[in-house]
Amino acid sequence: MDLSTLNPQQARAVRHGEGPILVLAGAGSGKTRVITTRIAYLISRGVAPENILGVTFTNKAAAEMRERVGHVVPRDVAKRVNLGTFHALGVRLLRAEIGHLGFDPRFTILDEADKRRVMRDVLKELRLGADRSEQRVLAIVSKAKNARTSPARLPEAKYNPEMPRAQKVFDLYNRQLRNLNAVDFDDLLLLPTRIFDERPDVRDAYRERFRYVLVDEYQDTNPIQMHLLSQLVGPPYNLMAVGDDDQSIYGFRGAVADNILRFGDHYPGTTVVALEQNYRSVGAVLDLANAVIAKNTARHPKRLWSQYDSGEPVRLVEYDDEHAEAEGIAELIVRTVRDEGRAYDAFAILYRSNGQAASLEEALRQQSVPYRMLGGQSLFDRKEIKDTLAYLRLLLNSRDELSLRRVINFPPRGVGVMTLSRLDERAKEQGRRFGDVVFEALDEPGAIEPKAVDKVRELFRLLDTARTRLRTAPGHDLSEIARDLVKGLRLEEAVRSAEKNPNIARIRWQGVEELLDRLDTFAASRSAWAALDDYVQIVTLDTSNTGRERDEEGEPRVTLATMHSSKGLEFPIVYLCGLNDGVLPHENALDEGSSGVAEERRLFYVGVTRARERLTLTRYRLREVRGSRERCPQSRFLEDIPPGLLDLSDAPAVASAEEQRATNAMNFARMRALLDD
DNA sequence: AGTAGAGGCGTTTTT
DNA sequence: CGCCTCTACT
Repeated sequence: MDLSTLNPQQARAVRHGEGPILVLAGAGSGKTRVITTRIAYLISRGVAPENILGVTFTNKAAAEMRERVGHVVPRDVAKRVNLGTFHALGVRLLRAEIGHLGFDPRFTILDEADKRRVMRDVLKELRLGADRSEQRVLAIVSKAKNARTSPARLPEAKYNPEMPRAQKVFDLYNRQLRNLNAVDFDDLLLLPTRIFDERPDVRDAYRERFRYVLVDEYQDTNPIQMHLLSQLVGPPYNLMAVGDDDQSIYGFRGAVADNILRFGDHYPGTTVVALEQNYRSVGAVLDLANAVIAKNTARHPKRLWSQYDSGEPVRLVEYDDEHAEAEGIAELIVRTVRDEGRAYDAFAILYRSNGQAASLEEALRQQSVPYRMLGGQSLFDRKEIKDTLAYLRLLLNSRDELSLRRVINFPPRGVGVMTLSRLDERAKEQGRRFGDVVFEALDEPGAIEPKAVDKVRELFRLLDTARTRLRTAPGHDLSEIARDLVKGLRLEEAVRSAEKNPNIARIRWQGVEELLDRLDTFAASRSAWAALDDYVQIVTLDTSNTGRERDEEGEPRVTLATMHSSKGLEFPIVYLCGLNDGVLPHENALDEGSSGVAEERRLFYVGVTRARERLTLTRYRLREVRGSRERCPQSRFLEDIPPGLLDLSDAPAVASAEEQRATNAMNFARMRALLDD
């Protein structure tokens, strides 16, 4: 196999034999290339593709990996390699093995909204949280699951006045999920580890299967993921971990950057390879990146270098406010496209939080700049889409109570809250399933509003018919089955009449059509049931499914993305906006103290290192906070940059952030005094 | 049972 | 400022 295009460090990593290896890969140092080449190398050495497992964190990364493996080995061979996200791997393991825990393998994966509803009911049941504190409680639950601990042991739970009975809430929530035959996102990782803990024989079967494991973005692993990996990898520990501690930006999700720093402790005899040569960015960008990250302590010291020219200096531009900033960036893009003949897809605008996207979108639209947005709100956040999806879920899992509840009265069937709570009561009393109770109540006079009975019967009948067809039909009938169901339900009429504005109604229905269209792409050569199962799974797992992404082909577009979702990508020209204290670093992170600030700094570093040729940083003076505007100091990170690394000609000197903070505090105190009088 | 209006809440990042 | 929820009304 030809490895001559790799640098010596890359080649060493690729050629590594058996045993654990850690690849410390700086930004832009060709880590994806190392992983894909190693997969090809292993195959060339006689390892069966089925025995290789490549794990990533995001669906985007998994897709790219698959694509690139397809370039280095024949297509049909590439297909046999196991590639996917941690969560997709979890689903696969659970579909096969969840029986060991007493779940039905047709379990449902809860999305964010479902989860909230379950937790809401739990809090109500325990007579806790009269207000809507369920997301805070859920955050604690999620943290506990990710840390493989009980919530009672989390300091957050102990000191959180909203959650005096953390353990009880946690237990009831989990019990509730089991009743629903449902799992949440964290369970996709947690439950497999539980199965492997209880059944070493099952675990060993997978060890046998996944002889070589490669993990991308290892710095983002949290304790469950670590544990799952150590279960999956047995002697001689053929695990390749690739990552960069400087790009650890998922601490909020339980990631422990320490995992990568201490990989060698965990796997004695680890080979360590460091990739520091950057193949992406010009010198000016790298110098800035190095300067930014150097302020963080507790890191593997490293310094990116490159053979490229220094390029243009990185510019800092100041605007009046967020809107002026958005317009300014849009203008700069338009001008660059016009004067330099660049295509729109050469540009990316990156920001800290999704809220910042609004004014950018507005400005780009106004100046007719085509754009696409990564992440952000998904097509699947819309009510009518969720309703349709709930029907599809119901086909796969008739025990899916949440979906049944969601759609039992949409389209309206005359089943109101009164009826619903009566049925609920009965289900709880008799300890039976909601769906079964509903089904039986149909034959019982008075249990359900007479007007509603026929309609609910019709609902069950339609579901049954579709289910029967689904079980026997081939994959390419799936879309037709779904369409027949939707037609029978009169869903279109319901969706359209729920919206007064006819234009919006049309758009809403179009979304549903689009969802049904996508079913066709899942036809493949398998049963309709399997195809639908796959579809629903991918839809719940891939939150980056935006409506627009589909027509991404064709016209080149500017990319809008959060710094988080930009990780792993690169663009010739990058704008990092909102470099203001409270925005980046985010004010919530500031409350978390120095570790919070350090993570924000890494986030800044990730943003900077996305740029290949040209980088512009922007900040603004005035921030709008719920209507009123106030002065907003520049990001403290800008103050750490040595003079000379930034072109400041469009950024008037400002009072230091320290002084500005002091002024703000003084104004605040003065106002307080006025109010007190 | 379904709808319209008025409060109340809250706003990081993602699989 | 905008979204969602609860409540009172038809």
